[in-house]
Amino acid sequence: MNIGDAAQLSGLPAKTIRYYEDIGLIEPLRSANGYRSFRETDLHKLTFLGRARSLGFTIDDCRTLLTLYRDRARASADVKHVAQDHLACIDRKIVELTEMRRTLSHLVEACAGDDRPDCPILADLAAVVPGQSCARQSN
Amino acid sequence: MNIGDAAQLSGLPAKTIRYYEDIGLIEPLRSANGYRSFRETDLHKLTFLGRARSLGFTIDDCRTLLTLYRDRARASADVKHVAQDHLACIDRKIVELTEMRRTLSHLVEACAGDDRPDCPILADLAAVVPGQSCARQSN
DNA sequence: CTTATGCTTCCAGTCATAGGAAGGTCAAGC
DNA sequence: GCTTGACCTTCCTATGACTGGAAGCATAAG
Repeated sequence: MNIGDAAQLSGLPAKTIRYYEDIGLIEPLRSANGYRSFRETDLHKLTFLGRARSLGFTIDDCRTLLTLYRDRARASADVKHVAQDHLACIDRKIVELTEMRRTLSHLVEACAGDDRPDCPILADLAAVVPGQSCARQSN
Repeated sequence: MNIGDAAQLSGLPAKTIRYYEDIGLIEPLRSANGYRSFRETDLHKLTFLGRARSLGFTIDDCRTLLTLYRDRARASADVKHVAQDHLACIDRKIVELTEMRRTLSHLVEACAGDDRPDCPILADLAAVVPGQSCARQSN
């Protein structure tokens, strides 16, 4: 199976698949003509990766999960641990975004949104908040 | 005022401040020795930027907001528009994350988390979902 | 005079790809 | 046999928003 089919079936762009090979997540065979040749197991891994990425796992998480997946003697506790860590991370992000949303929606509501030059949004953004040293984001 | 003080007062790393000058968000003066010299207005802008960034506005949003901020004849409607767009974007992210959280927490709950090799998390990640062509994320 | 801190510029790296150029391969149609 | 077009290859560059580090001045304290 060539990369095009693998892309179609896994739902990942060909570019991404090549990248995943580059960083050692998959190791497809090569045909005589130099084309990548994907086996069932490769496709399986790609689908796994696509799903894990769409759930927000980092590439590094994926590497760990793939190793655990291949390891028949793994403990499910290990996997659960990775997943729980990620869940906690998601929760933090949700809290952060909700906080952001609340602040911003207050500002939007307070803004008349007409032609007058006064704007509470800008006024607030410009206000020097005294103790905001930990307001920075991890992004 | 040198960059160190500006960093301290604005809460932004010096590196970030230099970067902001690089991309034209601020234009501090220069002392005779070549050091950047920050005025009140520069500090004001930096604080503005730090606050806007921590609310999740992109650098491009910040550029727009700074322009609107300097322009005394601006319409608050313009600002409101930028803010509302961003609010919608935040809402989308929250929905996405909540969805993710729900799926993942189901998986975590279903996982025994012991020494047995069976793990529903891995099983689900490996499962080929039939019509998942739009599962990919914008990141 | 030394030491230490602070400032400068410039170059490279991060993450997870995406875009595109230059060129080889393959199947179909004429 | 030849052309066309789709598909594949590698390699290089760009993204966003910084961060890290090296090499080299400037300045203050002891």
